[in-house]
Amino acid sequence: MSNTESRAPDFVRATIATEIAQGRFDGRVVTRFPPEPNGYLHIGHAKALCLDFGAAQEFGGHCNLRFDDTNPTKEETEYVDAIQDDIRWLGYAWGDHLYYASGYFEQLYQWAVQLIQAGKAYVDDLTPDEMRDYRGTLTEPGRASPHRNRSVAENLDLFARMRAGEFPDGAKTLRAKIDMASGNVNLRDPVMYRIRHAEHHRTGNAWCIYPMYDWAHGQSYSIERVTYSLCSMEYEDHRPLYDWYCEQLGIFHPQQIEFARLNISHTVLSKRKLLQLVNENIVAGWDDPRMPTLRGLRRRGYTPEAIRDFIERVGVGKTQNLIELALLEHCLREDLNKRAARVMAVLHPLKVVIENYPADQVEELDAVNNPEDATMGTRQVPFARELWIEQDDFREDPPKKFFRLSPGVEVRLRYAYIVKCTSVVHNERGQVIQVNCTYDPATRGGSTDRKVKGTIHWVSARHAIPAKVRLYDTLFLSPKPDEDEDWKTRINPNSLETLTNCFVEPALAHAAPGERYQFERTGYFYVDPDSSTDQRVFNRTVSLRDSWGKIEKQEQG
RNA sequence: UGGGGAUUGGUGCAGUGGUAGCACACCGGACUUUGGAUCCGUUGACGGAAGUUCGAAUCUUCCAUCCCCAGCCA
Repeated sequence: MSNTESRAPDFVRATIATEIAQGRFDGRVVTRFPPEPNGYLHIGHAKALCLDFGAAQEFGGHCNLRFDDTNPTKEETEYVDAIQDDIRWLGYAWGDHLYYASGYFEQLYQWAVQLIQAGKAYVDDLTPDEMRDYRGTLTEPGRASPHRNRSVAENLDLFARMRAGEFPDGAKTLRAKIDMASGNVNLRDPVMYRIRHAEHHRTGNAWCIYPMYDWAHGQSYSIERVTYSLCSMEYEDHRPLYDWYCEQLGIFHPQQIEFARLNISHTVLSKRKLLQLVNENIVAGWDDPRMPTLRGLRRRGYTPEAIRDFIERVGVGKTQNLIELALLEHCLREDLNKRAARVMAVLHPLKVVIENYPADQVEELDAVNNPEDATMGTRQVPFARELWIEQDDFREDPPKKFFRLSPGVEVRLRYAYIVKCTSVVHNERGQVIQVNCTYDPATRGGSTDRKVKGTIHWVSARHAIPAKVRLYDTLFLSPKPDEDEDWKTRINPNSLETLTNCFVEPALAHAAPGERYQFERTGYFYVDPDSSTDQRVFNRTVSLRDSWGKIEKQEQG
């Protein structure tokens, strides 16, 4: 934590600090987070969330949560609720400052009338195709609509009738009269209102004309007295438009500061693509643990603390970026290492029989719950003659540097005894199905003077609890799926592997959904909401760093 | 051939005229009853060219490359 605290402030915070010190906005700092309720929040939003809420907090101000619900055809209450839930989970609160752009519809309408009266806005009859044509291109100026010079009286009349519902969808628009030749296309008479005879999730059927985002945006800040509007780079081109609206209206306007949005390797973060993954059943839903949504990450077992730490480390800049997934995983492991209770679980079981251990004997052995945190105490783990160990922990013909169990070799069973492999049982296909060992009673608890290179985990077969384990990997094989010709071509066919034949130690009998554990030597696991006392389900949040896997890879060339 | 933004090691972020630093990744080592954690260490960067200056990643000019913008989406 100390390294992040001493870190230089990002340019956004530095700018705010400077301006506030100079007395701008009388020292007030009010930010806002303005989601459109048409989808779920993802980790990209977390960056904005942490900046908006974080900066406000640090400067003694507050952050408004405002839903930009200006398009009734796409928005739903379901999303409004989910978004609030996700923000709370991430650890932020907006107090009484919950707003909706739809709450400003009447004021916005009055301001539109004001612009018409000032000769700064007009009702247009162009079809979408015609409007595109008149708009020109990036290199050629646009042309004036034939309706651009309607009289104020006619515009007032037409606009009132638009509101009254006299025209069908798309028949007319209200446009700002700015500059059809501007190099900034946003200034070529942008649409302010469109006709949509659609029911709005909050205003119902009160309106049939709805403001465009650009028209609602800046003025909403003005109403809320927001001082800093922190948004992504793509809105830099829109800033002159927001400024124009506020200037024409003569109302307060905030300082907009743009920053680069977050990109992470091996994933996609566009609402459109995420929606597609859900709709095409490539994932099981918005909360599928492979999704980069906050709900998905939550179900995967991520902690809010890890996500916030990640966002802090990523920093804030204006350059296009691609953060390596490894950084996110590092933050996760660091957090989980401190808080997750250790436990033993065997994912791919292989039977071990301790030949010289009495068949009816059971010993309760002491095990540490978290070597990083003594206050988490100890527990007892039952040991008996027949055990399960990990298939990977035994090799009949061990490669170099393999420190685990193999014929004639000694290994430590964690917290139990030193055992030596004496023989192996094969099935008719030659596969190892059982390993026989002898144990050294003098090494109870695992202590010994001999040098034993390997320590492996185990579960007593008689006491083991069956479990289902879901192993997750990245959804995409390519680090930059967005750059692939078709972004879906590099989907990872093995992003989910479900193991149904796993055994966990009895301490997990009462593992409750939402709990996190470290399965020693394997990884961190989250008890899925699907889990019950009849069927335990664990999601692998992230694996432990695996230096043996790395060595093995190198040896194989 | 329009407007806007960007360019520091593999990936990010600092550094705003005076020996280029941090994190992650990588590689190597120490330690270890998790091949985990922890600790130590090694590689490795200022897009290019001119100019200003005693001195430039920082200032100037030109060039190159990348990203965004032509929804009645946000």
